[in-house]
Amino acid sequence: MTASAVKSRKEFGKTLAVDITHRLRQDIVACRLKPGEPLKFDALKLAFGASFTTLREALTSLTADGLVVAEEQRGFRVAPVTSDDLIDITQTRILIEIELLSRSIANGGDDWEIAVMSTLHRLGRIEERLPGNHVENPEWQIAHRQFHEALVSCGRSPTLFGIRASLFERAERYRNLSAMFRPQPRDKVGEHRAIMQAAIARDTALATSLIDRHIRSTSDNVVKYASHLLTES
Amino acid sequence: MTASAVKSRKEFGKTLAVDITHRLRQDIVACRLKPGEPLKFDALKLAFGASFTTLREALTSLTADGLVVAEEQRGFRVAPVTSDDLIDITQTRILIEIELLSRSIANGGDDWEIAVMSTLHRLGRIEERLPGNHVENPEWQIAHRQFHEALVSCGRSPTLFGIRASLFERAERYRNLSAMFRPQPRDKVGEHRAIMQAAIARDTALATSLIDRHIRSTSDNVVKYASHLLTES
DNA sequence: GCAGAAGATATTTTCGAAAATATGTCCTAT
DNA sequence: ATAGGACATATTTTCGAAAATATCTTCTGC
Repeated sequence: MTASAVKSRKEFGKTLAVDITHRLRQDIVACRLKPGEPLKFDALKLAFGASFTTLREALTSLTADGLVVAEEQRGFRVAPVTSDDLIDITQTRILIEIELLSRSIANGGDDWEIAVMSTLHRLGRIEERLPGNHVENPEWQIAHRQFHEALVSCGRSPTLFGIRASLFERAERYRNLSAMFRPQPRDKVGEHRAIMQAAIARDTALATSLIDRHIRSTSDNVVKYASHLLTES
Repeated sequence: MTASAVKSRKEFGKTLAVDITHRLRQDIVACRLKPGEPLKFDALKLAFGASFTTLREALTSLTADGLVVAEEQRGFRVAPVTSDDLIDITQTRILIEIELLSRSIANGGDDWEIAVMSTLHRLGRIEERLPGNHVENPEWQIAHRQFHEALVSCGRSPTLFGIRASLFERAERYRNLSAMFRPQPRDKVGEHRAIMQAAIARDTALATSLIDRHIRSTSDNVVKYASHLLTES
């Protein structure tokens, strides 16, 4: 159990339970808490400095997100990683992302175009500034996420946004899992620019097919370099 | 607060918290707990006979399901019903249902065809036996749900199944809301048979377009007879 | 030697009290 | 009269102890 130690309280939310939910979530996504690892209350109490009840509430939230699994009367574990799960997440992400991108292209106005272009521009600047492996850099990760969020931002569906965010986190955990074994990240600069151009040009068919390939190739990369970490065939 | 009184414990799950989650969920879906109603711990304690902590865990689960909303430091409320929300749920359901049905048609074998036909047959028998308004009858509701589940049962995506189940419940709450004001249910017998036939015939385009209309018309019916109950335009 | 019971230990689950926070009421100053 | 502050009340949130359950260990009978 090498979780994030007791930081300043109430960093994310007003209540302690919400705060701990976020910190636990980050620890799981970053694989500081390993897939399949049992989450025992004694250890969590020590690591997070909260009581049974508060931790239980946090774990219940994360169970709904698919990052934690609960076996009744037998406690909680970090959700295991399997190739079936990765495939399922990837296919579902593609479905949702294509839908939201299509709607965004249909709905988006000037502000949307500006948001897409400027988030991509920022991403490019960061890539110029940073050497080789940006993927591990938090600044790059944030800018990358913001670009993809800008693309779908006019999807007009709170439900789909919620699903998308949850799937994104689950996928990110797999990405972090393979990061340690990945030699060099493939160059995504061209991919991102192509997606942006297709979106701005309102070429829905092209934009969605590029997004499809973009997500799929990320997933393939995980399988390629982390397959030995995935249980089940 | 006219919630389901203290029934036999542990009806649904091994732990009390899971049990109460299910009972609260049913009360909310059935609109025995009204949309927007504050969920105060004192009242819930009385109605469900559980402690703060246990109730809090249940409410946290339901918040993730979109049936309860939480305002930090200000407690929980039953999620409000709005026409925007209904539209969002409906469109998302159609997206997910079409995807799962397409996959089922592609993957389903003999067992799937048999399951689809037999669940529809059972539904027909129940409709023959019952007079006029079957929609309120629990037996019909179960058979109806099982038919639609059979249709998508070979979708091979735990993630999509989870999303589907959650959306189904949220939609069912809206349906129950309009049930009290609906004169007579439109005849769905023909619709169901047509969907079954298209599915068995592996006509994906037809089957998905029928499902699309099926879900959409149910939603339209809610708007028609319960619009005065929905806040927000 | 081994299956199964009985007891001991570890862990989760539930509870009700205490702390923290929000809400409502009353009073005062302008 | 009314805005703002101070107190009182209502409600949520958090805690650690107690109860319930599971897991491990040991012992007995065959």
